[in-house]
Amino acid sequence: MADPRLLDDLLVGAVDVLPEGALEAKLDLAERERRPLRVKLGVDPTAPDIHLGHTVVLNKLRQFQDAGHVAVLIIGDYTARIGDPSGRSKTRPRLDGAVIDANAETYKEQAFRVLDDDPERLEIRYNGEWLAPLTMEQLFEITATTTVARILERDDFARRWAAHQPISMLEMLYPFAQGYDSVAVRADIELGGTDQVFNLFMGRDLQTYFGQEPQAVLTMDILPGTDGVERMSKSVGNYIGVDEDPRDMYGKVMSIPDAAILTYFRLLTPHHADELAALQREYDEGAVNPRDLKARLAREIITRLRGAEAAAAAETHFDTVFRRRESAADLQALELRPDDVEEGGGVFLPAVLERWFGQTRSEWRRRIVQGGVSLDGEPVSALAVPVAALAGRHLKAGKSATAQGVVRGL
RNA sequence: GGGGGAGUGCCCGAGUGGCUAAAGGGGGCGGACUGUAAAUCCGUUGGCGCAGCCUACCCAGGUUCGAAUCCUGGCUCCCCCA
Repeated sequence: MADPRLLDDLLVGAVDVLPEGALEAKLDLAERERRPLRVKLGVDPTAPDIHLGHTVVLNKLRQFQDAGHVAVLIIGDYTARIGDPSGRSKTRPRLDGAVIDANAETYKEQAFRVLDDDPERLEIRYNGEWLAPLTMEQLFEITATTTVARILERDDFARRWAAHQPISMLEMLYPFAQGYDSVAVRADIELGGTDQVFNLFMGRDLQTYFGQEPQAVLTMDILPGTDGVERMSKSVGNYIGVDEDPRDMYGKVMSIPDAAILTYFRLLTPHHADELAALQREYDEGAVNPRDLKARLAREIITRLRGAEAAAAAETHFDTVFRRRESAADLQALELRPDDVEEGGGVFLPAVLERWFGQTRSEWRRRIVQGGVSLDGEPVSALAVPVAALAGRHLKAGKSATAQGVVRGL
C-alpha cells in the first residue's frame, strides 16, 4: 500500500490525476516490482530562460525524486521545431536548431536549481534522439491511431477552427510527437500543465498501441503571474525569472496580490499537505499579516533557487529600501564624467540618466517633470542641476527603484 | 486555380485629402494612497538640451499647394469557392 501521507503530498498543487486512482496504482506497482517509477516531464526549449511558472512542474518532479523515483526530463529539441499548439490561439513560431540548442543549455542549467542531479534519480534525454530517425512508414503507423475529429475536439483547435483561425498540419502532429516520447522512455507517469491534457493522453494511447502499460497523467495547476490573474508568462510581463537578481525576485514576490499567496506556496515550495492546510487556515482567519506571509514566501522561494544567503540579503535589502525607505548599503555608484558638466557647472540630467539606466532622454525628461526622480528623497525640479547638488547624493528614479544609486562626483 | 478582405503607435482599434504626433480602450510609466499589494484618483505615454525641430500610419514610387487617407507596383496575412 502506498503511504497515504506521501500520496497527499504528491497531490498538492495537482488539478487532476487521470485516470482516477492511477497515481496510487503506480505507487503500488513500484512497491510490488521494487523499482522506482519513471516520471516523465517534457519541456520544449522555446525561450532562453525560465521563470517560476516553469518551475511548478519541476518542483513536482523533484518531489518524486525525493520519494525515490526517477525523473525523466525530456528536452524537446524536436518538438520545439513543431511548436506546441496547447492553449494557443495562433500558430507558434517555429525555431531553428541553433536557437533551440542554446535555449536547451540554459534551460538545463536553470532546471538543476530545482532538480536533484543525482544520476540515479535523473535522466535527461533529447527527443530528437528518437524523433529524428523516424521513418515515414513509422509516422504513418503513429498517426493512423487517431482521427482528425479527435484532434479537432481539443479546446484550442476547436476554438481556432470555430473562429476560422488557421491550424497548420504540422501543429496537428505535435501531440503524436509528444505522445511518442512516452513510448520511447517507457514513462510510468507524465507531468504537465492542465493545458497539456490532450497531449498527455496521446501518450497513453500510443503506449497502449505499442504494447506498454499506459502512463498515469498528473496535471498541475497554472501559476498566476505577479498580477495574480493571468498565467505567468514572459510575453505578458508578469513573470519572475529564475535567474533574476534575488533582490528583484524578492520585490516581485512581495508585489503579488494576497489572493495568490497560498497558490504560490502550494506550487513553489516543498511543504507537506497538512502544513499548507494550516497556513491556509491562518490566512483565512487573519491570524497572520499577509505581508509577513508573503515575506516568508519570498524567502523560501529564493532560498530554494538561489540559496539561503541570497534570500537573506534580498530580504535585508528590501526592508531597508522599501519598508524603512532608507538607502541601501550596497547602492551602485553612478559615475559622472568631466564632459557631463557644462560651462555653468550644471549637469543635464536626461543625458546622464539615459547613460546610467537606459530608456530615452525624452522618457527621463518626462519623469523629472512629473517628480519621479529624487535626490536624497527630494524630487528634482529642474532638468539641469549643479554638480554640487549631485555629488554624493542618493539618486532614485521611480517607485520601483530599480534605478537608483549614489552619484559619484568628479 | 478563381473571387473577396486586411495591413495604423507596445497591443487592440478609430480615422477615407488639410482641424492628425493621429480618437477610444488596454498595457506601461510618474504622482497621491499603501503592505513596492489590490482598489481608487490625477497626470503621462515617437525622438530630440522640447514654447521649436525631426521622424512616423507594411515597403517603393507617383498625383496634389497638402496624403494614414487617392493612383501604380511590391511584400505579408486572412476569408470564401474549387
